[in-house]
Amino acid sequence: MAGPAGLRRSAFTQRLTRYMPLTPGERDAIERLERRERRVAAGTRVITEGAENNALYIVQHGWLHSATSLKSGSRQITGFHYAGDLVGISSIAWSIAAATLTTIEDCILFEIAKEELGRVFAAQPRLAGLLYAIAAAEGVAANDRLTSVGRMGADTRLATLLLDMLARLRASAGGVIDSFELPLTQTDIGDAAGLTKVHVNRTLRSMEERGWIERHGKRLRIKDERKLSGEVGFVDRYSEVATDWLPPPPNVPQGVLETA
Amino acid sequence: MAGPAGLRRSAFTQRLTRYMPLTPGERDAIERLERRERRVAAGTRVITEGAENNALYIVQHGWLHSATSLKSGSRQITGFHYAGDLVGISSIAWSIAAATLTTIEDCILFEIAKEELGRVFAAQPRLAGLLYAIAAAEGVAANDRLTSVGRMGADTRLATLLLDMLARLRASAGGVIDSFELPLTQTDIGDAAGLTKVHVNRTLRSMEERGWIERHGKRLRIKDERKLSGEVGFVDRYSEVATDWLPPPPNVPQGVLETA
DNA sequence: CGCCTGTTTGAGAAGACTCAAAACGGGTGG
DNA sequence: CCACCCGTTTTGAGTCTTCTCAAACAGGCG
Repeated sequence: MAGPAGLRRSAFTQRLTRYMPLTPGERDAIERLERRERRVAAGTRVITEGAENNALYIVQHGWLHSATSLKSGSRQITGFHYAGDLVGISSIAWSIAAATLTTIEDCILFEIAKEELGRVFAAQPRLAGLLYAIAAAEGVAANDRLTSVGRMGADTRLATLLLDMLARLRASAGGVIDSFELPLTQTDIGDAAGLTKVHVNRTLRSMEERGWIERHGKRLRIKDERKLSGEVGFVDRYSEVATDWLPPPPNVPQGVLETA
Repeated sequence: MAGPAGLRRSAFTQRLTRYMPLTPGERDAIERLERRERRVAAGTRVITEGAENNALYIVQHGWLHSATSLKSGSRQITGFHYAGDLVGISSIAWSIAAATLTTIEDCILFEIAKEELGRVFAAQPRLAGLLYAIAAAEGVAANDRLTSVGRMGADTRLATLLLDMLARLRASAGGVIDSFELPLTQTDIGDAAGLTKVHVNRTLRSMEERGWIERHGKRLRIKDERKLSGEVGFVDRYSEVATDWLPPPPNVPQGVLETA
Protein backbone atom coordinates (compact mmCIF):
# COMPACT_ATOMS: atom_id res chain seq x y z
CA MET A 1 0.00 0.00 0.00
CA ALA A 2 2.74 2.42 0.90
CA GLY A 3 4.72 3.39 -2.18
CA PRO A 4 8.44 3.36 -2.73
CA ALA A 5 9.43 5.47 0.26
CA GLY A 6 8.43 9.07 0.59
CA LEU A 7 8.17 10.12 -3.04
CA ARG A 8 4.39 9.82 -2.98
CA ARG A 9 3.64 13.37 -4.13
CA SER A 10 0.21 13.62 -5.62
CA ALA A 11 0.62 13.95 -9.38
CA PHE A 12 -2.87 15.40 -9.58
CA THR A 13 -2.14 18.14 -7.08
CA GLN A 14 1.07 18.83 -8.89
CA ARG A 15 -0.78 19.20 -12.18
CA LEU A 16 -3.46 21.49 -10.77
CA THR A 17 -0.82 23.59 -9.10
CA ARG A 18 0.67 24.17 -12.52
CA TYR A 19 -2.49 26.06 -13.34
CA MET A 20 -3.16 27.86 -10.07
CA PRO A 21 -1.98 27.89 -6.47
CA LEU A 22 -4.25 25.80 -4.27
CA THR A 23 -5.54 26.65 -0.82
CA PRO A 24 -4.92 24.22 2.02
CA GLY A 25 -8.60 23.34 1.92
CA GLU A 26 -8.37 22.48 -1.73
CA ARG A 27 -5.28 20.37 -1.24
CA ASP A 28 -7.08 18.62 1.53
CA ALA A 29 -10.07 17.90 -0.62
CA ILE A 30 -7.86 16.33 -3.25
CA GLU A 31 -6.01 14.30 -0.68
CA ARG A 32 -9.28 12.85 0.49
CA LEU A 33 -9.93 11.67 -3.05
CA GLU A 34 -6.69 9.73 -3.09
CA ARG A 35 -7.40 7.16 -0.45
CA ARG A 36 -8.14 4.14 -2.57
CA GLU A 37 -4.91 3.30 -4.31
CA ARG A 38 -4.86 0.61 -6.99
CA ARG A 39 -1.73 -0.79 -8.54
CA VAL A 40 -2.47 -2.19 -11.94
CA ALA A 41 -0.19 -4.23 -14.17
CA ALA A 42 0.47 -3.23 -17.78
CA GLY A 43 -2.19 -4.35 -20.23
CA THR A 44 -5.03 -4.53 -17.72
CA ARG A 45 -8.52 -3.32 -18.52
CA VAL A 46 -9.52 -0.92 -15.80
CA ILE A 47 -12.87 -0.03 -17.35
CA THR A 48 -14.64 -2.08 -20.00
CA GLU A 49 -16.83 -0.55 -22.67
CA GLY A 50 -20.46 -1.46 -22.17
CA ALA A 51 -19.97 -2.65 -18.60
CA GLU A 52 -21.28 -0.87 -15.53
CA ASN A 53 -18.86 1.59 -14.03
CA ASN A 54 -19.33 4.27 -11.43
CA ALA A 55 -15.78 5.19 -10.67
CA LEU A 56 -13.29 7.75 -11.85
CA TYR A 57 -9.55 7.44 -11.57
CA ILE A 58 -6.72 9.78 -10.90
CA VAL A 59 -3.56 8.66 -12.64
CA GLN A 60 -0.73 8.81 -10.16
CA HIS A 61 1.81 6.99 -12.28
CA GLY A 62 1.97 5.36 -15.72
CA TRP A 63 0.27 5.55 -19.11
CA LEU A 64 -3.19 4.41 -20.12
CA HIS A 65 -5.35 4.73 -23.15
CA SER A 66 -9.08 4.73 -23.78
CA ALA A 67 -10.49 3.09 -26.84
CA THR A 68 -13.76 2.14 -28.44
CA SER A 69 -14.20 -0.83 -30.70
CA LEU A 70 -16.42 -1.13 -33.73
CA LYS A 71 -18.57 -3.92 -35.01
CA SER A 72 -16.15 -4.28 -37.89
CA GLY A 73 -13.57 -5.43 -35.38
CA SER A 74 -11.40 -2.35 -35.70
CA ARG A 75 -10.59 -0.13 -32.79
CA GLN A 76 -10.10 3.58 -32.25
CA ILE A 77 -7.88 4.80 -29.46
CA THR A 78 -9.48 8.07 -28.45
CA GLY A 79 -6.91 9.29 -26.01
CA PHE A 80 -3.88 8.67 -23.87
CA HIS A 81 -3.73 9.42 -20.19
CA TYR A 82 -0.74 10.38 -18.13
CA ALA A 83 0.19 11.05 -14.51
CA GLY A 84 -1.97 13.84 -13.13
CA ASP A 85 -4.94 13.13 -15.39
CA LEU A 86 -8.44 12.49 -14.16
CA VAL A 87 -9.83 9.66 -16.29
CA GLY A 88 -13.11 7.89 -16.76
CA ILE A 89 -14.94 11.21 -16.67
CA SER A 90 -17.56 9.73 -18.95
CA SER A 91 -18.77 7.69 -16.00
CA ILE A 92 -19.97 10.99 -14.63
CA ALA A 93 -22.51 11.12 -17.42
CA TRP A 94 -23.52 7.46 -17.55
CA SER A 95 -23.28 4.31 -15.47
CA ILE A 96 -22.38 2.25 -18.54
CA ALA A 97 -18.86 2.91 -19.71
CA ALA A 98 -18.52 4.39 -23.18
CA ALA A 99 -14.93 3.34 -23.68
CA THR A 100 -12.42 0.77 -22.56
CA LEU A 101 -9.62 2.05 -20.36
CA THR A 102 -6.43 -0.01 -20.53
CA THR A 103 -3.07 0.38 -18.85
CA ILE A 104 -0.12 0.59 -21.21
CA GLU A 105 2.45 0.35 -18.45
CA ASP A 106 2.25 -0.66 -14.81
CA CYS A 107 0.16 2.07 -13.23
CA ILE A 108 -0.77 3.51 -9.89
CA LEU A 109 -4.34 4.84 -9.82
CA PHE A 110 -6.62 6.34 -7.23
CA GLU A 111 -10.19 5.21 -7.51
CA ILE A 112 -12.89 7.78 -6.84
CA ALA A 113 -16.60 7.21 -6.49
CA LYS A 114 -18.75 9.68 -8.39
CA GLU A 115 -20.33 10.91 -5.18
CA GLU A 116 -16.98 11.94 -3.80
CA LEU A 117 -16.52 14.20 -6.77
CA GLY A 118 -19.98 15.60 -6.07
CA ARG A 119 -18.85 16.53 -2.58
CA VAL A 120 -15.84 18.33 -4.00
CA PHE A 121 -18.11 20.35 -6.26
CA ALA A 122 -20.18 21.37 -3.26
CA ALA A 123 -17.30 22.23 -0.95
CA GLN A 124 -14.69 23.57 -3.36
CA PRO A 125 -16.35 25.56 -6.13
CA ARG A 126 -13.10 27.02 -7.33
CA LEU A 127 -11.62 23.57 -7.73
CA ALA A 128 -14.77 22.52 -9.55
CA GLY A 129 -14.32 25.41 -11.92
CA LEU A 130 -10.74 24.43 -12.58
CA LEU A 131 -11.83 20.89 -13.35
CA TYR A 132 -14.37 22.30 -15.75
CA ALA A 133 -11.69 24.41 -17.41
CA ILE A 134 -9.45 21.37 -17.75
CA ALA A 135 -12.32 19.42 -19.27
CA ALA A 136 -12.80 22.28 -21.71
CA ALA A 137 -9.12 22.17 -22.62
CA GLU A 138 -9.34 18.44 -23.16
CA GLY A 139 -12.33 18.97 -25.37
CA VAL A 140 -10.29 21.31 -27.53
CA ALA A 141 -7.44 18.81 -27.63
CA ALA A 142 -9.95 16.18 -28.77
CA ASN A 143 -11.03 18.51 -31.54
CA ASP A 144 -7.41 18.92 -32.54
CA ARG A 145 -7.17 15.18 -32.87
CA LEU A 146 -10.32 15.12 -34.94
CA THR A 147 -8.90 17.78 -37.20
CA SER A 148 -5.70 15.86 -37.59
CA VAL A 149 -7.44 12.61 -38.47
CA GLY A 150 -10.03 14.26 -40.67
CA ARG A 151 -7.88 16.59 -42.68
CA MET A 152 -4.22 15.62 -42.61
CA GLY A 153 -2.11 13.09 -44.45
CA ALA A 154 -0.44 10.20 -42.67
CA ASP A 155 2.87 11.91 -41.94
CA THR A 156 1.39 15.09 -40.48
CA ARG A 157 -1.09 13.04 -38.54
CA LEU A 158 1.57 10.95 -36.88
CA ALA A 159 3.68 14.01 -36.22
CA THR A 160 0.86 15.76 -34.36
CA LEU A 161 0.20 12.60 -32.40
CA LEU A 162 3.80 12.38 -31.27
CA LEU A 163 3.99 16.08 -30.51
CA ASP A 164 0.84 15.79 -28.45
CA MET A 165 2.35 12.98 -26.42
CA LEU A 166 5.46 15.00 -25.83
CA ALA A 167 3.45 18.01 -24.70
CA ARG A 168 1.34 15.98 -22.33
CA LEU A 169 4.24 14.13 -20.85
CA ARG A 170 5.80 17.49 -20.25
CA ALA A 171 2.63 18.77 -18.60
CA SER A 172 2.65 15.87 -16.17
CA ALA A 173 6.34 15.20 -15.72
CA GLY A 174 7.41 18.79 -15.94
CA GLY A 175 10.78 19.87 -17.19
CA VAL A 176 12.11 20.00 -20.71
CA ILE A 177 12.23 16.79 -22.66
CA ASP A 178 12.62 16.08 -26.34
CA SER A 179 12.44 12.29 -26.27
CA PHE A 180 10.43 9.63 -24.49
CA GLU A 181 9.82 5.90 -24.25
CA LEU A 182 6.97 4.95 -26.54
CA PRO A 183 5.43 1.85 -24.97
CA LEU A 184 3.10 1.30 -27.93
CA THR A 185 3.07 -1.12 -30.81
CA GLN A 186 2.66 0.27 -34.29
CA THR A 187 -0.79 -1.28 -34.25
CA ASP A 188 -1.66 0.91 -31.26
CA ILE A 189 -0.30 3.97 -32.96
CA GLY A 190 -2.35 3.18 -36.01
CA ASP A 191 -5.49 2.75 -33.93
CA ALA A 192 -4.90 6.17 -32.44
CA ALA A 193 -4.12 7.92 -35.71
CA GLY A 194 -6.67 6.16 -37.86
CA LEU A 195 -4.10 4.31 -39.96
CA THR A 196 -3.09 0.72 -40.63
CA LYS A 197 -0.12 -0.71 -38.80
CA VAL A 198 1.57 -1.28 -42.15
CA HIS A 199 1.10 2.29 -43.14
CA VAL A 200 2.27 3.50 -39.75
CA ASN A 201 5.45 1.59 -40.27
CA ARG A 202 6.15 3.05 -43.68
CA THR A 203 5.27 6.53 -42.53
CA LEU A 204 7.45 6.44 -39.39
CA ARG A 205 10.26 5.18 -41.53
CA SER A 206 9.89 8.02 -43.97
CA MET A 207 9.64 10.54 -41.14
CA GLU A 208 12.92 9.20 -39.89
CA GLU A 209 14.50 9.48 -43.33
CA ARG A 210 13.29 13.04 -43.60
CA GLY A 211 14.95 13.80 -40.28
CA TRP A 212 11.81 14.59 -38.31
CA ILE A 213 12.40 11.93 -35.70
CA GLU A 214 14.94 9.41 -34.45
CA ARG A 215 14.20 5.98 -33.09
CA HIS A 216 16.30 3.70 -30.93
CA GLY A 217 14.34 0.73 -29.77
CA LYS A 218 11.25 2.06 -28.01
CA ARG A 219 12.80 5.44 -27.47
CA LEU A 220 11.62 8.19 -29.74
CA ARG A 221 13.22 11.59 -30.17
CA ILE A 222 11.67 14.58 -31.87
CA LYS A 223 14.58 16.23 -33.56
CA ASP A 224 13.35 19.80 -33.85
CA GLU A 225 10.15 20.19 -31.94
CA ARG A 226 9.67 23.87 -32.61
CA LYS A 227 10.18 23.51 -36.35
CA LEU A 228 8.03 20.41 -36.60
CA SER A 229 5.23 21.97 -34.56
CA GLY A 230 5.26 24.88 -36.92
CA GLU A 231 5.23 22.75 -40.03
CA VAL A 232 2.33 20.56 -38.98
CA GLY A 233 0.48 23.29 -37.11
CA PHE A 234 0.55 21.71 -33.69
CA VAL A 235 -0.56 23.74 -30.66
CA ASP A 236 0.11 22.63 -27.09
CA ARG A 237 -3.21 22.92 -25.28
CA TYR A 238 -1.92 21.80 -21.92
CA SER A 239 0.72 24.35 -21.09
CA GLU A 240 -1.78 26.66 -19.48
CA VAL A 241 -5.39 27.14 -18.58
CA ALA A 242 -7.13 30.39 -17.67
CA THR A 243 -8.15 30.63 -14.05
CA ASP A 244 -8.97 34.30 -13.80
CA TRP A 245 -12.71 33.70 -14.00
CA LEU A 246 -12.89 31.24 -11.12
CA PRO A 247 -14.84 32.19 -8.00
CA PRO A 248 -12.75 32.92 -4.90
CA PRO A 249 -11.99 29.92 -2.70
CA PRO A 250 -14.06 29.61 0.50
CA ASN A 251 -12.68 31.16 3.72
CA VAL A 252 -9.21 32.09 2.69
CA PRO A 253 -7.25 33.87 5.34
CA GLN A 254 -4.90 36.25 3.56
CA GLY A 255 -1.59 34.94 2.43
CA VAL A 256 -1.97 31.21 2.78
CA LEU A 257 -1.96 30.42 -0.92
CA GLU A 258 0.85 28.06 -1.72
CA THR A 259 2.64 28.26 -4.98
CA ALA A 260 3.94 24.70 -4.83
CA MET B 1 -35.03 43.01 -27.71
CA ALA B 2 -38.21 41.24 -26.63
CA GLY B 3 -38.76 38.19 -28.76
CA PRO B 4 -41.81 37.15 -30.77
CA ALA B 5 -44.41 37.46 -28.05
CA GLY B 6 -44.32 35.28 -24.96
CA LEU B 7 -42.71 32.18 -26.37
CA ARG B 8 -39.38 33.11 -24.88
CA ARG B 9 -38.88 29.92 -22.92
CA SER B 10 -35.24 29.40 -22.12
CA ALA B 11 -33.99 26.59 -24.32
CA PHE B 12 -31.12 26.07 -21.93
CA THR B 13 -33.39 25.61 -18.93
CA GLN B 14 -35.48 23.27 -20.99
CA ARG B 15 -32.48 21.19 -21.88
CA LEU B 16 -31.20 20.99 -18.32
CA THR B 17 -34.65 20.08 -17.10
CA ARG B 18 -34.54 17.11 -19.42
CA TYR B 19 -31.74 15.79 -17.26
CA MET B 20 -32.93 16.78 -13.80
CA PRO B 21 -35.59 18.94 -12.16
CA LEU B 22 -34.22 22.34 -11.22
CA THR B 23 -34.76 24.24 -8.02
CA PRO B 24 -36.13 27.77 -8.21
CA GLY B 25 -32.73 29.04 -7.21
CA GLU B 26 -31.12 27.21 -10.08
CA ARG B 27 -33.67 28.48 -12.58
CA ASP B 28 -33.01 31.91 -11.27
CA ALA B 29 -29.28 31.57 -11.70
CA ILE B 30 -29.77 30.55 -15.30
CA GLU B 31 -32.14 33.37 -15.95
CA ARG B 32 -29.55 35.80 -14.75
CA LEU B 33 -27.17 34.42 -17.35
CA GLU B 34 -29.63 35.18 -20.12
CA ARG B 35 -29.73 38.94 -19.94
CA ARG B 36 -27.56 39.84 -22.89
CA GLU B 37 -29.46 38.67 -25.93
CA ARG B 38 -27.79 38.82 -29.34
CA ARG B 39 -29.58 38.20 -32.59
CA VAL B 40 -27.15 37.08 -35.23
CA ALA B 41 -27.76 36.65 -38.95
CA ALA B 42 -26.90 33.42 -40.72
CA GLY B 43 -23.29 33.10 -41.74
CA THR B 44 -21.88 35.42 -39.09
CA ARG B 45 -18.69 34.68 -37.21
CA VAL B 46 -19.48 34.95 -33.53
CA ILE B 47 -16.03 33.90 -32.37
CA THR B 48 -12.92 33.95 -34.53
CA GLU B 49 -10.09 31.49 -34.14
CA GLY B 50 -6.98 33.15 -32.81
CA ALA B 51 -8.78 36.30 -31.69
CA GLU B 52 -9.32 37.32 -28.10
CA ASN B 53 -12.56 36.08 -26.63
CA ASN B 54 -13.82 35.97 -23.08
CA ALA B 55 -17.45 35.15 -23.60
CA LEU B 56 -19.56 32.04 -23.71
CA TYR B 57 -22.90 31.75 -25.43
CA ILE B 58 -26.12 29.96 -24.73
CA VAL B 59 -27.89 29.01 -27.94
CA GLN B 60 -31.51 30.02 -27.62
CA HIS B 61 -32.43 29.46 -31.23
CA GLY B 62 -30.74 28.31 -34.45
CA TRP B 63 -27.76 26.23 -35.58
CA LEU B 64 -24.08 27.05 -35.40
CA HIS B 65 -20.88 25.20 -36.03
CA SER B 66 -17.36 25.47 -34.73
CA ALA B 67 -14.43 24.88 -37.01
CA THR B 68 -10.68 25.11 -37.12
CA SER B 69 -8.74 25.83 -40.24
CA LEU B 70 -5.37 24.47 -41.26
CA LYS B 71 -2.41 26.04 -42.91
CA SER B 72 -3.14 23.93 -45.97
CA GLY B 73 -6.32 25.93 -46.39
CA SER B 74 -8.65 23.12 -45.51
CA ARG B 75 -11.08 23.28 -42.66
CA GLN B 76 -12.43 20.86 -40.09
CA ILE B 77 -15.85 21.41 -38.60
CA THR B 78 -15.53 20.01 -35.11
CA GLY B 79 -19.10 20.28 -33.99
CA PHE B 80 -22.59 21.59 -34.48
CA HIS B 81 -24.50 23.47 -31.86
CA TYR B 82 -28.24 23.60 -31.33
CA ALA B 83 -30.79 25.33 -29.14
CA GLY B 84 -30.03 24.66 -25.49
CA ASP B 85 -26.29 24.21 -26.00
CA LEU B 86 -23.64 26.15 -24.11
CA VAL B 87 -20.96 27.05 -26.64
CA GLY B 88 -17.55 28.63 -26.63
CA ILE B 89 -16.60 26.63 -23.55
CA SER B 90 -13.02 26.69 -24.72
CA SER B 91 -12.90 30.35 -23.78
CA ILE B 92 -13.06 29.09 -20.23
CA ALA B 93 -9.63 27.63 -20.68
CA TRP B 94 -8.01 30.38 -22.73
CA SER B 95 -8.56 33.99 -23.71
CA ILE B 96 -7.61 33.26 -27.29
CA ALA B 97 -10.28 31.35 -29.13
CA ALA B 98 -9.29 27.90 -30.35
CA ALA B 99 -12.02 27.65 -32.97
CA THR B 100 -14.22 29.77 -35.15
CA LEU B 101 -17.90 29.79 -34.25
CA THR B 102 -20.23 30.56 -37.13
CA THR B 103 -24.00 30.76 -37.37
CA ILE B 104 -25.55 28.47 -39.95
CA GLU B 105 -29.01 30.01 -39.63
CA ASP B 106 -30.26 33.20 -38.04
CA CYS B 107 -29.64 32.67 -34.34
CA ILE B 108 -30.60 34.04 -30.97
CA LEU B 109 -27.78 33.81 -28.47
CA PHE B 110 -27.21 34.88 -24.89
CA GLU B 111 -23.75 36.18 -24.20
CA ILE B 112 -22.16 35.27 -20.89
CA ALA B 113 -18.97 36.62 -19.40
CA LYS B 114 -16.70 33.96 -17.94
CA GLU B 115 -16.99 35.51 -14.50
CA GLU B 116 -20.73 35.06 -14.48
CA LEU B 117 -20.21 31.36 -14.93
CA GLY B 118 -17.76 31.46 -12.06
CA ARG B 119 -20.47 32.90 -9.86
CA VAL B 120 -22.81 30.09 -10.84
CA PHE B 121 -20.18 27.56 -9.85
CA ALA B 122 -19.91 29.20 -6.44
CA ALA B 123 -23.62 29.57 -5.78
CA GLN B 124 -25.08 26.52 -7.49
CA PRO B 125 -22.76 23.54 -7.10
CA ARG B 126 -25.35 21.08 -8.29
CA LEU B 127 -25.81 23.03 -11.48
CA ALA B 128 -22.04 23.17 -11.87
CA GLY B 129 -21.92 19.42 -11.55
CA LEU B 130 -24.57 19.03 -14.21
CA LEU B 131 -22.60 21.28 -16.53
CA TYR B 132 -19.57 19.12 -15.87
CA ALA B 133 -21.57 16.00 -16.67
CA ILE B 134 -22.79 17.55 -19.91
CA ALA B 135 -19.25 18.49 -20.82
CA ALA B 136 -18.28 14.88 -20.16
CA ALA B 137 -21.06 13.68 -22.44
CA GLU B 138 -19.93 16.04 -25.14
CA GLY B 139 -16.43 14.74 -24.77
CA VAL B 140 -17.68 11.23 -25.41
CA ALA B 141 -19.65 12.45 -28.41
CA ALA B 142 -16.49 14.05 -29.72
CA ASN B 143 -14.73 10.72 -29.35
CA ASP B 144 -17.52 9.08 -31.30
CA ARG B 145 -16.87 11.53 -34.08
CA LEU B 146 -13.18 10.78 -33.95
CA THR B 147 -13.92 7.07 -34.16
CA SER B 148 -16.17 7.61 -37.11
CA VAL B 149 -13.65 9.70 -38.99
CA GLY B 150 -10.72 7.52 -38.05
CA ARG B 151 -12.12 4.09 -38.66
CA MET B 152 -15.17 4.18 -40.91
CA GLY B 153 -15.71 4.38 -44.64
CA ALA B 154 -17.42 7.33 -46.27
CA ASP B 155 -20.98 5.96 -46.18
CA THR B 156 -20.93 4.90 -42.54
CA ARG B 157 -19.25 8.13 -41.62
CA LEU B 158 -21.93 10.26 -43.21
CA ALA B 159 -24.64 8.10 -41.73
CA THR B 160 -23.34 8.59 -38.20
CA LEU B 161 -23.06 12.31 -38.83
CA LEU B 162 -26.68 12.55 -39.91
CA LEU B 163 -27.87 10.33 -37.08
CA ASP B 164 -25.98 12.51 -34.63
CA MET B 165 -27.69 15.61 -35.97
CA LEU B 166 -31.05 13.96 -35.68
CA ALA B 167 -30.37 12.90 -32.09
CA ARG B 168 -29.18 16.34 -31.06
CA LEU B 169 -32.06 18.12 -32.72
CA ARG B 170 -34.31 15.79 -30.82
CA ALA B 171 -32.51 16.56 -27.56
CA SER B 172 -33.09 20.26 -28.05
CA ALA B 173 -36.39 20.36 -29.89
CA GLY B 174 -37.87 17.41 -28.09
CA GLY B 175 -40.48 15.14 -29.63
CA VAL B 176 -40.05 12.49 -32.27
CA ILE B 177 -38.70 13.48 -35.63
CA ASP B 178 -37.28 11.48 -38.47
CA SER B 179 -36.46 14.32 -40.86
CA PHE B 180 -35.00 17.80 -40.68
CA GLU B 181 -33.86 20.75 -42.73
CA LEU B 182 -30.18 20.46 -43.44
CA PRO B 183 -28.94 24.02 -43.85
CA LEU B 184 -25.48 22.90 -44.93
CA THR B 185 -23.71 22.76 -48.25
CA GLN B 186 -22.04 19.53 -49.24
CA THR B 187 -18.76 21.31 -48.69
CA ASP B 188 -19.75 21.87 -45.05
CA ILE B 189 -20.76 18.26 -44.65
CA GLY B 190 -17.44 17.20 -46.08
CA ASP B 191 -15.56 19.47 -43.70
CA ALA B 192 -17.38 17.87 -40.81
CA ALA B 193 -16.93 14.29 -41.97
CA GLY B 194 -13.40 14.61 -43.27
CA LEU B 195 -14.35 14.08 -46.92
CA THR B 196 -14.26 16.04 -50.16
CA LYS B 197 -17.41 17.73 -51.33
CA VAL B 198 -17.26 15.62 -54.47
CA HIS B 199 -17.11 12.45 -52.48
CA VAL B 200 -19.86 13.63 -50.16
CA ASN B 201 -22.04 14.08 -53.20
CA ARG B 202 -21.41 10.63 -54.56
CA THR B 203 -21.81 9.02 -51.18
CA LEU B 204 -25.09 10.76 -50.34
CA ARG B 205 -26.34 9.74 -53.73
CA SER B 206 -25.46 6.11 -53.13
CA MET B 207 -27.00 6.21 -49.66
CA GLU B 208 -30.18 7.39 -51.28
CA GLU B 209 -30.05 4.60 -53.84
CA ARG B 210 -29.52 2.07 -51.09
CA GLY B 211 -32.61 3.41 -49.36
CA TRP B 212 -30.90 4.75 -46.25
CA ILE B 213 -32.10 8.30 -46.72
CA GLU B 214 -34.42 10.48 -48.81
CA ARG B 215 -33.72 14.02 -49.91
CA HIS B 216 -36.11 16.68 -51.11
CA GLY B 217 -34.34 19.99 -51.51
CA LYS B 218 -32.69 20.78 -48.19
CA ARG B 219 -34.93 18.39 -46.30
CA LEU B 220 -33.40 15.12 -45.29
CA ARG B 221 -35.25 12.07 -44.01
CA ILE B 222 -33.68 9.07 -42.34
CA LYS B 223 -35.78 6.20 -43.56
CA ASP B 224 -35.25 3.65 -40.80
CA GLU B 225 -33.37 5.24 -37.96
CA ARG B 226 -33.33 2.23 -35.70
CA LYS B 227 -32.03 -0.08 -38.38
CA LEU B 228 -29.47 2.40 -39.66
CA SER B 229 -28.22 3.16 -36.15
CA GLY B 230 -27.73 -0.54 -35.63
CA GLU B 231 -25.92 -1.05 -38.91
CA VAL B 232 -23.45 1.77 -38.43
CA GLY B 233 -23.19 1.38 -34.67
CA PHE B 234 -24.47 4.80 -33.70
CA VAL B 235 -25.23 5.57 -30.05
CA ASP B 236 -27.20 8.60 -28.95
CA ARG B 237 -25.18 10.24 -26.19
CA TYR B 238 -27.60 13.06 -25.50
CA SER B 239 -30.76 11.26 -24.47
CA GLU B 240 -29.74 11.14 -20.86
CA VAL B 241 -27.06 12.07 -18.38
CA ALA B 242 -26.54 10.66 -14.92
CA THR B 243 -27.31 13.09 -12.13
CA ASP B 244 -27.41 10.75 -9.15
CA TRP B 245 -23.93 11.73 -8.02
CA LEU B 246 -24.59 15.48 -7.83
CA PRO B 247 -24.46 17.23 -4.48
CA PRO B 248 -27.81 18.38 -3.07
CA PRO B 249 -28.91 21.87 -4.08
CA PRO B 250 -28.47 24.61 -1.46
CA ASN B 251 -31.38 25.40 0.89
CA VAL B 252 -34.12 23.39 -0.66
CA PRO B 253 -37.37 23.54 1.22
CA GLN B 254 -39.06 20.15 0.70
CA GLY B 255 -41.23 19.74 -2.35
CA VAL B 256 -40.36 22.74 -4.44
CA LEU B 257 -38.54 20.85 -7.17
CA GLU B 258 -40.21 21.45 -10.49
CA THR B 259 -40.31 18.71 -13.04
CA ALA B 260 -41.24 20.95 -15.98
C1' DC C 1 -32.44 36.94 -68.21
C1' DG C 2 -27.93 36.34 -66.44
C1' DC C 3 -25.22 35.50 -62.45
C1' DC C 4 -23.60 33.09 -58.60
C1' DT C 5 -23.49 29.48 -55.60
C1' DG C 6 -24.04 24.81 -55.03
C1' DT C 7 -24.77 20.19 -57.04
C1' DT C 8 -23.74 16.60 -60.19
C1' DT C 9 -20.92 13.84 -63.34
C1' DG C 10 -16.52 12.20 -65.55
C1' DA C 11 -11.77 10.59 -65.73
C1' DG C 12 -7.32 9.89 -63.97
C1' DA C 13 -4.03 10.02 -59.92
C1' DA C 14 -2.67 9.29 -55.32
C1' DG C 15 -2.78 7.77 -50.83
C1' DA C 16 -3.87 4.24 -47.87
C1' DC C 17 -5.39 -0.56 -47.47
C1' DT C 18 -5.10 -5.78 -47.86
C1' DC C 19 -2.82 -9.88 -48.03
C1' DA C 20 1.34 -12.21 -47.50
C1' DA C 21 5.75 -13.33 -46.05
C1' DA C 22 10.27 -12.44 -44.30
C1' DA C 23 13.29 -10.41 -40.72
C1' DC C 24 13.99 -8.98 -36.08
C1' DG C 25 14.26 -9.12 -31.03
C1' DG C 26 13.48 -10.30 -26.53
C1' DG C 27 12.33 -13.93 -23.43
C1' DT C 28 12.21 -18.96 -22.13
C1' DG C 29 13.61 -23.44 -21.51
C1' DG C 30 16.85 -26.89 -22.46
C1' DC D 1 24.91 -20.26 -23.73
C1' DC D 2 22.22 -21.57 -27.42
C1' DA D 3 17.91 -22.71 -29.91
C1' DC D 4 13.44 -21.80 -30.28
C1' DC D 5 9.16 -19.17 -30.03
C1' DC D 6 6.15 -15.46 -30.15
C1' DG D 7 4.93 -10.88 -30.93
C1' DT D 8 6.37 -7.06 -33.54
C1' DT D 9 8.51 -4.70 -37.32
C1' DT D 10 9.69 -4.50 -42.00
C1' DT D 11 9.20 -5.23 -46.95
C1' DG D 12 6.68 -6.39 -51.27
C1' DA D 13 2.91 -6.34 -54.62
C1' DG D 14 -1.51 -5.41 -56.07
C1' DT D 15 -6.16 -3.26 -55.09
C1' DC D 16 -9.53 0.03 -53.69
C1' DT D 17 -11.21 4.13 -51.75
C1' DT D 18 -10.97 8.67 -51.90
C1' DC D 19 -8.99 12.81 -53.95
C1' DT D 20 -8.01 16.20 -57.69
C1' DC D 21 -9.04 18.63 -61.57
C1' DA D 22 -12.42 19.93 -64.72
C1' DA D 23 -16.64 20.88 -66.68
C1' DA D 24 -21.67 20.67 -67.08
C1' DC D 25 -25.95 21.41 -64.81
C1' DA D 26 -29.62 23.41 -61.56
C1' DG D 27 -31.86 26.80 -58.91
C1' DG D 28 -32.63 31.10 -56.60
C1' DC D 29 -32.09 36.13 -56.74
C1' DG D 30 -31.44 40.72 -58.46
